[in-house]
Amino acid sequence: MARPRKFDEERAVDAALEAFWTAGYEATSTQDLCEATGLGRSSIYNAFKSKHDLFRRALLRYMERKNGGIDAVLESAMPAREKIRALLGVIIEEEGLYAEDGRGCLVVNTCIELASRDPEVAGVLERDYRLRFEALKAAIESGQRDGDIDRAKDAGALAHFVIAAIGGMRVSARAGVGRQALEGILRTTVDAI
Amino acid sequence: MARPRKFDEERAVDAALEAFWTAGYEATSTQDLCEATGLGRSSIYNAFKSKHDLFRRALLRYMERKNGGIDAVLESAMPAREKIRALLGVIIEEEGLYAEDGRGCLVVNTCIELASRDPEVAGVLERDYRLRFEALKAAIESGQRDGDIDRAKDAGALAHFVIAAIGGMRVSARAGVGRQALEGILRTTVDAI
DNA sequence: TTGATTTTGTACTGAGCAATCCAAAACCTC
DNA sequence: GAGGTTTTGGATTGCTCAGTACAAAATCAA
Repeated sequence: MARPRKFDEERAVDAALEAFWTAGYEATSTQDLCEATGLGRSSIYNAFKSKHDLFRRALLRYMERKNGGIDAVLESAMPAREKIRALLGVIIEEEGLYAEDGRGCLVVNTCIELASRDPEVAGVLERDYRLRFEALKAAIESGQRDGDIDRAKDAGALAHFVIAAIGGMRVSARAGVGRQALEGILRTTVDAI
Repeated sequence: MARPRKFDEERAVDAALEAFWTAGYEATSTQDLCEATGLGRSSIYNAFKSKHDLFRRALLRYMERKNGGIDAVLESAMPAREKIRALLGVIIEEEGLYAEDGRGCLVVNTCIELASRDPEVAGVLERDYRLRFEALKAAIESGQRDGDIDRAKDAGALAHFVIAAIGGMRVSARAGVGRQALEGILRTTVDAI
């Protein structure tokens, strides 16, 4: 019927994700997106409604990927406390590289950069938070049934606490806190559960 | 000798701070700064080297103000644990208003928006972190001497932990977490000390 | 009052921005 | 192939950006 598309839309979203992740939403120009994806402006605007729409797609893709990794840990056979230790450990691995390339977590970055002035993005972030919260809460409740975590504690409160600890470690890493201190935060956090 | 300045430089920095705090560095245009300060472009560029320089001044001013408040709490007569509870409580008061005006904390916002690509700002943020860390650590050590906080714990690690909790609560608030959940995070954090 | 000096308002610069337009190219069905 | 349809590249639009140029205004010392 018509001329077929020469590129894979999903690959384009992946490439755009890399660009947005590295520089943030505002600081990534449509020109940057052309270079990152290898596409012309027309192709991008033909496939996606706007820079904002492409960002939304890239953010969703990031969440999909990252939550996949989180779920893999949470659904593993480890004791609940070890699962959480592993999740926090990943943050240190990622954030410990700040001095070199360091782009942090796109979700945290977007919470700060966009959430307050972009209701659509804020909605995506809220939904993603809820997903992570429920998964973490379920893992904690499972740990409580196993006796790995104190049953008297509120699993929901602990889940919020762990998510906050992750965000806090990411912010602190950007403020220049080093690996050793991050590991101290990890230990204190796990001990609190 | 010459025509005197018609405005107070410090008031201009304060006004610029409000603008940067509300919209962030990139999203605040020099035009916005003119409107916020009530000055013409020439006056701004005559008094400050650049938008970046004005931002640095505004950021320093914000830190000065905020750290004043923190120090007031830390130097009060409360037990150490209560001091920390009070500090975290302030975050909830500030972040609880996100739905309405919500601009969060300029330091956290700047850590995420600028630290990774602006070495000068990163340096300012690191210095500020160190200041807050030392003040908090001293308060915790004092609490340990009073018997309010377990002496076996590492005061430095606890200080890093509390700062991370603050950053994490701010990020979570932006992800849509409500007041009740934030209060749960506060309780869990204080219990961990 | 004069002259040196600084501040201020206005207009401007060149660059970069997101997004659009349009015609040529590419493909599928018939 | 031909006709219909979509993709693609390149030029372009209108706008906003940070920063500058310049002359008029304001002040003070003399």
